[in-house]
Amino acid sequence: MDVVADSAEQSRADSTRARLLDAAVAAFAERGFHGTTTRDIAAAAGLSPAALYVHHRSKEELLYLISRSGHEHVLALVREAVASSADPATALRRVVHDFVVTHARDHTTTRVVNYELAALSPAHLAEIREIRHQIEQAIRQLVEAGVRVGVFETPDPRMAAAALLSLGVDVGRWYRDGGDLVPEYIAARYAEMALRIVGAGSPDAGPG
Amino acid sequence: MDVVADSAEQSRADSTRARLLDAAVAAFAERGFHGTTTRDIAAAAGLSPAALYVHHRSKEELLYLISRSGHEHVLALVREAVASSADPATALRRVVHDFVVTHARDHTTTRVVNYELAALSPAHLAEIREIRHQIEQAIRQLVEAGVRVGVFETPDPRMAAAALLSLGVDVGRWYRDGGDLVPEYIAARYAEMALRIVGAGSPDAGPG
DNA sequence: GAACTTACTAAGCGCTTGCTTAGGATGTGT
DNA sequence: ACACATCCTAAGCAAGCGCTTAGTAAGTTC
Repeated sequence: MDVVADSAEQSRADSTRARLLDAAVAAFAERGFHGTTTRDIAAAAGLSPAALYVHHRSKEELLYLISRSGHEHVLALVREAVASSADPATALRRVVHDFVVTHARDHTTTRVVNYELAALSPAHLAEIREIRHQIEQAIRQLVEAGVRVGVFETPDPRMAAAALLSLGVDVGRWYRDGGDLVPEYIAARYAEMALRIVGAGSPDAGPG
Repeated sequence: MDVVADSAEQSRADSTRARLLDAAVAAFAERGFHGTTTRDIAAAAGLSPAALYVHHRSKEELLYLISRSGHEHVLALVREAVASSADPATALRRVVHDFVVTHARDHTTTRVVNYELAALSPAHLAEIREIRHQIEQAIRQLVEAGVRVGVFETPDPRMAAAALLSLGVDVGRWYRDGGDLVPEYIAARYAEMALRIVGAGSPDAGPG
C-alpha cells in the first residue's frame, strides 16, 4: 500500500474516474441529465456499463461532482476578481471578464452547472444553492460597494447584479466553439457593458 | 357536420388538446422534456396515458407545438415593439420592457422555449431556429439603426444585441412567482440598463 | 332505433433504463 | 509459485418508457 503513489502519481482508477466525469460533462451538456444514459457515459469513456458503478455511486453522483467543482471554480474566480482591486470599477471589469471567459471557454461544463440543477437530489441541490448564493452575494456586494463610494450609479444595485450574472451565465448557453468570436473578445465587450450597466462614469466614458 | 361550431365554439377535443399542452408546458418546465413522461402529462390533464395519443402524434409534437407558438409570440412582440417608434431609444426601451415582461410572466413557457431546443426533431429544430434567427435579427438591426443615426454608441452592435437578448432570456431562468419582484418592475430596470448598454445618451442621463 | 361519430380507456408490447451480482483478467509482493 | 489487491466485464433484474391495439360509453343523426 503506497499512500504517496495513490495521491501523487495519478492512479489508474483516478484517471478512469476522471474520464467518466469528462464523458458525463459532454453528454449532460449535449442531451441533458435525463437525456443521457449511464451506457452513453460508460461507452464514451471506453468502458462497459458496469464500470461506471465501480467508480461512482450513481448517475446523480456524477452530476453532483460536476456541479460542485464547477460552482466552486466560479466562486473562487469571482472572489479573486473582487479582491483584485480596491477600485470597484477595476474589480468589476475583472469579475465580468473572467466570469465571461469561463462561461465561454468552459461552456460545456457551465451548461451543466447552470441548467441541470433540477436533476440533483434535494440534499445536493441545497449544497449547490448555497455556493450559488455566495457567488451572487459577492457580485451584489461589489456593486453596492461601488454605489456607496460613488463610482457606480444605479437605481437598484440588486437588479444590476442580477443583470451582470445573466450576461455571463447566458454566454454558456449561446457560445459555440469554432465561431468567429473568441472568449477574450466577448469578455472584453461584456466587461465594458457591465461598467455601463452599473453607471461607472469616467473609466468607460469615451470610445477607445 | 357543423363547420361553424367546430371552429367557433371550443369543441371538447380542442379544450382537451389545450389541457394536454398546458400540462406539458408545466411538466417540461419543471423537469425537462426527457425528465417528463407521457403518463405525467396525461395524469396532469386528468386523462389516461393513451388519451395523449388521441390528440397528439407524439411527446415530441407537444414540445414542438409549445416551442413554435412560444417563439412566434416572442417574434411578434419584438417586431411590434421595434415598429412602435421611429426613435431607436424609445423603441429599444419598449422591446426590452416587453421582452422581459414576457420572460418573467410566462417564465414557465419561456423556459421550455429556450432550454429544451435540443429535444426537438431535426426538422422541427430547423424551423424553430429560423424564428429565433428573426428575433435576433430584429433586435440587432434596431441597435445598428440607433448607432447609424447617432443615438446609440457602442463598439460592437452585435455584442450589444447578444447582451440584450441574454438579459431577457435569462430572466426566464431565475424568475420565480411569489417573490417581491413584479415583472413590470424588472422590465423597467432592465429597459434602463439596455439603454446604457447601447450607449443611449440623453434619455437615461440622470437618475429619475 | 339502427347507423354512425366522438372522446376516451384498459391492457399491454417491445424496448430501455439505472443499477447489481458474480466472477475473471492482470498485475504485485514474497 | 502462490496469495492477494486492483480494475474491469458478462449477464441480467425489476421497473419504467413511448406508444399501440382493441374496444366501450355516450351522444348525434335520420
